[in-house]
Parts: sequence; structure tokens; C-alpha cells
Amino acid sequence: MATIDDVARAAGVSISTVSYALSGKRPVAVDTRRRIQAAIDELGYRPNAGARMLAGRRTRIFALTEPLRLDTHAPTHMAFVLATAIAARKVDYDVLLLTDAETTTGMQRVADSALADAVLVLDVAPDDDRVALARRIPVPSVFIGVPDDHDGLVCVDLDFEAATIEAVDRLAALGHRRIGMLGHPEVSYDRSNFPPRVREAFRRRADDHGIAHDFRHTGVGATSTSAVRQGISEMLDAGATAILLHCSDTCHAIALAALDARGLDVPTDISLISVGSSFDTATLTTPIDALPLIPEESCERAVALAMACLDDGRCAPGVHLIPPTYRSHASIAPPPAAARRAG
Amino acid sequence: MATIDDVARAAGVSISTVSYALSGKRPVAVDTRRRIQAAIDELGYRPNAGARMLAGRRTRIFALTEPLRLDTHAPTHMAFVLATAIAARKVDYDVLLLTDAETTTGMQRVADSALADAVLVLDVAPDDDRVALARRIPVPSVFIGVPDDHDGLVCVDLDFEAATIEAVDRLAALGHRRIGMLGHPEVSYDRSNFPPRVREAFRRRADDHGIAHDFRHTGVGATSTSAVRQGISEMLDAGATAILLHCSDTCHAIALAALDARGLDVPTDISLISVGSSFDTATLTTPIDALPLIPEESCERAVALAMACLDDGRCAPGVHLIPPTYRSHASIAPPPAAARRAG
DNA sequence: TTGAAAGCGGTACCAT
DNA sequence: ATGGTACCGCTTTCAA
Repeated sequence: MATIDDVARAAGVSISTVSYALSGKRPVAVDTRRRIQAAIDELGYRPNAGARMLAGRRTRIFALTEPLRLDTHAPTHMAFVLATAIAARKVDYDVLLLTDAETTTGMQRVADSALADAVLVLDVAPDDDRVALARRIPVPSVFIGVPDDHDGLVCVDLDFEAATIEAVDRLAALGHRRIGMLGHPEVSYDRSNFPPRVREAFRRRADDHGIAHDFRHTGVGATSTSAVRQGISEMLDAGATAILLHCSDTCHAIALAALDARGLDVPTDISLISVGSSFDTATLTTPIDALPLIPEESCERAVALAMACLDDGRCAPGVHLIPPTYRSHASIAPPPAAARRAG
Repeated sequence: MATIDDVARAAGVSISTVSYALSGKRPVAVDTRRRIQAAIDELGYRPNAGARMLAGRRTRIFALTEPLRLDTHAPTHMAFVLATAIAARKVDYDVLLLTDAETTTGMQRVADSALADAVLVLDVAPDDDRVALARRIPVPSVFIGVPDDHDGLVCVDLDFEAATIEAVDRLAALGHRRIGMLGHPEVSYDRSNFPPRVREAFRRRADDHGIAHDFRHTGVGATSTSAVRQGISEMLDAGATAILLHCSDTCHAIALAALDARGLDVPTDISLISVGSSFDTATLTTPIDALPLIPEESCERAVALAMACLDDGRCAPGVHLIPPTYRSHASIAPPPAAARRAG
């Protein structure tokens, strides 16, 4: 490959001018810049990554740690990885993958060897091992998700509480007096950081409105269908006129099928809102209103925060919550007249 | 961070000795080596990645290109990414992610800037754009999958033909005379490189044995259940006594449910073999014999081939097929007596 | 068995 | 607006 010397010679300038023309950190005369660009194009020059890291003390690489646990939902996870990669490229950064056992030892290794400028932490657990590590290593890190102990850390996440509250409020405003919620499988409430936040907000807000509420977990794998069906049945039997969904796409589909099987129409007979889903609820057999978790938003914000750390050293520790957006697909309406009388 | 100078000073040796102690490329006296190691431990020294890349002309990074198309099966894909990362770490390499639009432009960029020593190509399409690129860029690449035009390329894959042939042979040996195969959705036969190879091998080998064969595609998404059920029904009605499965885990589950619904027992009434599946067929409601596609095997082989290129420049172009292994779970048996008489 | 020193290919400071 | 050059931290040749 051509080096910066080749370019300088071809353009008839010094290497520092080439360097400055590339970085823009110093004004370069227009036609000088043109000659340099021509040389670059002709030679197919690309700055050597290693040399740049060494001289510039910048790797232009983010390390992305992802445990890839067995219970990780692959499609959601992939969406986050992809979103991170795209967000990184927008600021001219690459992404280095740290998986499995390497999530912890790898963070240390990558930080110590200056292989990455910052670490992005995915798939955050409430008691995540990477919290302690993040505090120790010499490079900044940004958590996409909020661990229990997040003192001094930089965290990004959807504002799940706000999303849940908005969902409950909308139903309350329409006159619903009994609402249910279908949550994730029970284990997720220990392993993951956000489901408990949604559950709590749901109960509290419903209480605030004086609305009867009924939260139910869903099952995993083969048990999911029956668990969802049963949950739905019991909620309906108890008189629920609206259901919030905070669970997998499969669970959404099963719920819709169950309602359909009972001959219920959405939203005439029952209102539905999906909270914090990261798939498109508009493409379900019946589109559902949603306050979605958008990987692109979280990841772009995370990258922006990381860049701020690097550029000005302004690391903005704290939990950066992304305000939810309501996407309407006509899946909510006032409760049926019968329920209003009964309620 | 500590540098190699710090270590050298602390150990009372020159930096070249430290370097050689680390790389092992030159003998170092035992106690010298001990003193150096002590200094390294105490200082928490880790060689600077950028400096190493520059001086050593080795990045110790593999670029992993993965298109992440919409039709990509997320769990399978994740398994391959994970397997690649683990295999890479075993040889002290890291993995840089090239996704989406970056799969092609990124390959060029990473190669030109010497950000990676080699490129690993995942999710290979029959007419993959990355083929032309691989031939042009200045770093070696290894395809995990076989594109149509693979002249001069290094490719690794399960020997799908051999797997299919072994499956057919086993059924033939047991006396089956009518066998069916449930394949992937039709689109996959254009977008992916291996399904056609299985389909062809199936038909050819069955013909060789003089066995009646019936290949059927499955559907995608919501249509899959009905497509699988119908396919199974028609195969059984035509007298099939064994079915090969070369499709998703969901499709396997639906097939088992369909057989169960017809009151058929595996393997007494019907024999099943799964070909090229990358999930565990032993954990299905009825365990199924399999000639699995093992991501770990493919990825380790790919990494080994890449390393061979780098170490000795011996790049072994060609298609490196991994011989299949038969995993028995008691899902095949001779055809029922009735079928034998009828056949 | 070990040390000295010349790069590797950039960045950025100090001059002009 | 541009050029010269001292590093960045390591690998590897050449010498001893």
C-alpha cells in the first residue's frame, strides 16, 4: 500500500501538509488540497490504522461487549449489534466484538492494550460484572441498559417508566377501569434490568388512577403458548378491558390469536398497547399501538456519549433516558359499554 | 499504561530482550525471563496494540463481514458469530464487525488501512458481491460457505452432499423405498449457497438406490405451519416411510406435531433424520437423528485456514468440506411391515 | 544470551 | 500557508 510519503511526494508537498489536509486541523490552500486529493485518489491511499493509533493515541475502535447468554433473544440482540455498528460508522469508528468469557477479561485486555477508545456495554444485567470493570479500566464505557448499581457510570436506555406511565394514562383517559399486563418470563426479572422497572411503574400508575391491575408473567419456549392463553383468559374473565404487552413478538402473536379465538375485536372489545417492544408491532396480524424500544436511538445516543467523553473528556455520568414515542395503530378505544356499566 | 521501556528498566534488561521474552522468537535465559515476567506482572503491562500493528505488520484482528439480511435466521447467525469470536481468541485474535452496507466497502477499507490481517466471510450468497472483492483486496479472506464462483477462493463448509448421501444411504439400508424431504423455503434456494446442494444430492442418491423421493419446500413466517403440515400429509399419503428434514427448528417442531397429530410414532411408523441443522435436535419433543452443521467446526477451520495464510503464506485455495458426523437419537428404524409389503 | 538502533507510518509541535 | 522533525511503542536486524 501507498504511504503518506508517497502521497506527499506525488503532490509535491510535505507529509505534514498531507496529514493536515486529511484531518482538517490546519488550513490548507485550496489548490494544494486538490493536488493532495488527486494523489490520494490515484495511489488509492488509506492511512495505516496501526500508525494512526500509535501516533494519534486514537484507535477509532469501540469495543462492544455482549455476553450472548442462552436466554438472549437473538433477533433483538442482533438489532442492537447492527444499530451499534451503524452508529459507530457514522462517526468513523469500527466495532470490535467481545463475546462470552471475553466480555469481562476482554474489556480489561482491550483497555490495557489500547485497542479501543471506549467500551459499549450491551445486554446489561441488574448485577452486571462489567460494572466493577468499567470503573477500573482506563477507557470510558457506556452502558446500553441500566444496572442496579450505576453510580458514576454512563448509561443509556429507553425511559421504560415513562413509556409505561403513558400507556396507563392513555387507557385511563379512555375510561378503562380494569387493565392487565403480560410481562416477560419470570426469570427475566432477575437477569435483565428493565422488566422490573416496567412492572413497578404499571402497578404504581394504575393505583394512582384507582384502576384495577393484574400483572402476569409469560412462559419460555414450549410453555409460552399455554401461559399466554391462560393469562389472557383469566384477565378477561376478571373483567379487564385493556391489556399492556411487554413481552416477545411470539407472545404478542399468541395473545392476538387467543383474543381472536374468543371472538374479541381489537379495539372494540379490548384495547392493546405494546410497551418497550423492539420489533414492528404494525406488521402483526392486528397492528398494535406501541411505545417501542428503538435500538437505533439507544445505540446512537450511546455512541454520541462515548464520543463526547473522547472529544472533550466531558463524560456525563448518569442515566440518560430516552423519552418514549407513542405510535398509534388504532388498537385502543374506550371500553365496551357493557364493561363501563359493570365497572 | 506501562510501556515496554518501563518493563525493561524494572527488569534491568533491554527492550529487545523483553520483546523476545514475550514473543519467544529468541531464547531468553530462564532467570532473565523470570525477572521480566515479574516486572510485567507488577506493572500490569500489556503491549500497545497500535505499536504492535505498526512494527509487527500484524494487527491480530480478523474482520468478520456479515450482511445481516432481513431473511437471516438470527439464532443461527449468532451461533456463527460467537463461534468465530471464540475460535479467533484461541489464536489470540480479535474480531472486527463489518455489517450491512459496510460488508463490501468495509472490506476494502479495512484491507487498505491494514486494520485486519484477514477477512472472514459469513452468510455467503451464491452470487455474493464479496467474491469479487476478496480477489481484489490485499489481505486473504476465508468464506464460511461456498459461493457459486469460488475459483481461487478459500472456502469452508460442512459437506452437505456427504451428509445428505449418508442420510439416504442409512434409510436405504434399513429398507425404506419411499422417502421425502422437507427443505427450506423456496427463496432460500436462490439466496443461500447450500440448500440447492442438499436438494440435488437427495434426489440423485435416492435415484441411485432406486428409491422413490419427494422433495418439498416449506413456507416462511405465518405460512410455515400449514405448508409443513400439508407437505407431511401428502408425503405420507403417497406412502413415504421416512422423511429427511433440512429446515428451521420451527419447521422440525411443526413436523413432529403433525406426525403426532396423525398418531404416528417415531421411529416405528416413520423414520426421521435431520440434515445440516445447527440447533440441537436432541432437545426436540422427539429427539431426531442428525448430521448437524456445527458452527464451531466451520469457524475453527476457517480461522485455522486464515492463520495458515498469515503464518506461512500457504493459502490453500479450494473448498474445504467438513465431513459430517452422524448423531443417533433413535429416530430411524426399518419401515413398518405394512409398508414393506406394499412397497 | 543480550543490547543498540533502525525503522514501521503516521501526528502534531515548532519554525518559517 | 507550509515544511522539518521529534516522537508514539513496538519488532527485528546487526553486533557483541
